[in-house]
Amino acid sequence: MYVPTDQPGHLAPGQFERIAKALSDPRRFAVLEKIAAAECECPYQSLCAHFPVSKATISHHLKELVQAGLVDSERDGQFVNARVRPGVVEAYAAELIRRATGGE
Amino acid sequence: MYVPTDQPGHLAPGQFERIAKALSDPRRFAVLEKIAAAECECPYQSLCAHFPVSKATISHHLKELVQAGLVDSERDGQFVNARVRPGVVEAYAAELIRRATGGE
DNA sequence: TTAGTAGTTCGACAGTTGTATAATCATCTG
DNA sequence: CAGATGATTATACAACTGTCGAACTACTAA
Repeated sequence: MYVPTDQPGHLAPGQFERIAKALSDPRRFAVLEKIAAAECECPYQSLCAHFPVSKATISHHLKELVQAGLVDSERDGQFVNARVRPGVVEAYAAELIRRATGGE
Repeated sequence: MYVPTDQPGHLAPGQFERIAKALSDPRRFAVLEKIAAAECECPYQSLCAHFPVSKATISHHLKELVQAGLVDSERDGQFVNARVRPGVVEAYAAELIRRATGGE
């Protein structure tokens, strides 16, 4: 699975569109927010416990977030932990302002 | 048509989700970018001329951008001009960083 | 008022997407 | 190994959405 690198301040080609898509679904954004709210790591199971959707749906959303580069997902034995990549969020926000305000 | 107010740094309830949706379609974002690239005002006609889609589609995208509060649309006789609201873009970016990075 | 241009709204359709269930893979433990 | 638990993938489907052509509204000019 392709995951863009975390070069600070720079997004890979096509990543900007991918992030915008990933952020557009309210539930998926809520998942991202929940991951961000966790200190350091967020277990997959706590996500499943927190949202009234199936495990498969959480897994799907997590995959989208990872593919967009917004989240890092790491296996720890049986378990999976997720972590936000703040640099990517900030790079997206910066590029959004630059492109959507005419670069003022 | 409801259009959120432009209180600097603050988004109306539900506006965050609406903006995320509005930004998620590549074509619609390209329209926003084109409006932003124009100096001061962007005529509706130049949007129609610039994108290989029908007038109806441009009108639809413009409506979504206006409803999200990202763009201001103003009639000038027969014509319509669009203008980006930079404060809204910046407020969205700021709230995105705050909510998606745990408020670090 | 009539004709013409600019822009919006309507109705429909194809493609996308969030969701669930079931099957599968991965990992741990006895 | 077998069994159990955690997570992903496969398949299917209902809902949503970007798009268009056509009908309609808004404005201008003759």
